[in-house]
Amino acid sequence: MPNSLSLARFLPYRCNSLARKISVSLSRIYSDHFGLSIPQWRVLVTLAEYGELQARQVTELTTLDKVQVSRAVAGLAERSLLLRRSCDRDSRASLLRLSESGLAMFRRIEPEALAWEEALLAPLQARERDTLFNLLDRLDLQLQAMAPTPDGTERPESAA
Amino acid sequence: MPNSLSLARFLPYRCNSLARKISVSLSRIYSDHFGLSIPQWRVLVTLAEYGELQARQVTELTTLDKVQVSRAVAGLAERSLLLRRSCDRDSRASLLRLSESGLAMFRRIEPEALAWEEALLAPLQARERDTLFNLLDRLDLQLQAMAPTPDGTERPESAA
DNA sequence: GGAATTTGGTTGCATTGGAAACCACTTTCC
DNA sequence: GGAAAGTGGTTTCCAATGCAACCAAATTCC
Repeated sequence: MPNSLSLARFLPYRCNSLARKISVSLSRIYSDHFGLSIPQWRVLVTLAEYGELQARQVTELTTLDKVQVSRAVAGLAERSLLLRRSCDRDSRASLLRLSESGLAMFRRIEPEALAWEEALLAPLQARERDTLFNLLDRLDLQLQAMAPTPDGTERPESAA
Repeated sequence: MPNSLSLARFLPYRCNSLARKISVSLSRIYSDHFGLSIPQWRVLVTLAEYGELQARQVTELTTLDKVQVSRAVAGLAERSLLLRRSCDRDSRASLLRLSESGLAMFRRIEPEALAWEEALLAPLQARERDTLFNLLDRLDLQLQAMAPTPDGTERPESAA
């Protein structure tokens, strides 16, 4: 009996290779033209959207771990694209927000990034785009349900 | 005006973070239990599916570059999971195939990997699964159409 | 109030991963 | 036939990444 596992029809592989190609292609915008790494780009977008945040909140919003955020923030601060000020309710933390130049950079990249996304989605009708996002959401959710809990016990089934 | 670019609704981000989570979760099978890296895993699957191939063909089938394939092959050969024999039509190349033990390892991982995939796709109906793969295919295709040609000229539009 | 634990964030170290140089062979073109 | 260009594959070097240890402050628990 031949394999039923074929890489080309194996979802993890398909997702990964697609995501990789997307990243490479998109990074031509923010990396080649603006010298941002992926983590830096995500931090930039997130702060542009939310204003002022703690690093901890940034990690939650970007699916980056705290090391990546720390380094991305350091890199952006180095270039004065981002400002830190101390957080008075917790002196360990600092509050992060974009500087004027950081915001300016975001505003220059944003339309290019959106245009790129639009070009990618061009072959899909509006309904299909919704379907795509819906499917991605549900896979995310299922993945979360499948994840082992830290203590090894299974979480209760969600209501059917 | 607020941003229209929100990370949470930005396809590149969504794809990347989903793919990442999928990889991490799945790698518990082939990495933790069998000590394979992602490239090694892909090479294993590909050779299990196609039999004997040149490294060059493996790169095409796995979306890995030749360096990754070279290293993955070296690692598998080290553990005697894979055999090389010289290719008589081109003495630079060698032909790669799995050893008995490599094939045996694949046969042990395969059902686990398929079961994992099935668990991930469980919330989706058959029709939805088809839709998902169809959408991924079309995005792949569009990405290819968007890619700049090496010489900088644009390729002709495909027939509308 | 103070030891013990947790949390926010950074740093050091070892590994991974990619780009480019490289080697050996093969093909092309005169 | 031989120089030049191209191809299959490996190695080298450097940047990115991840993990674990770490520091400092805050919280918990007696």
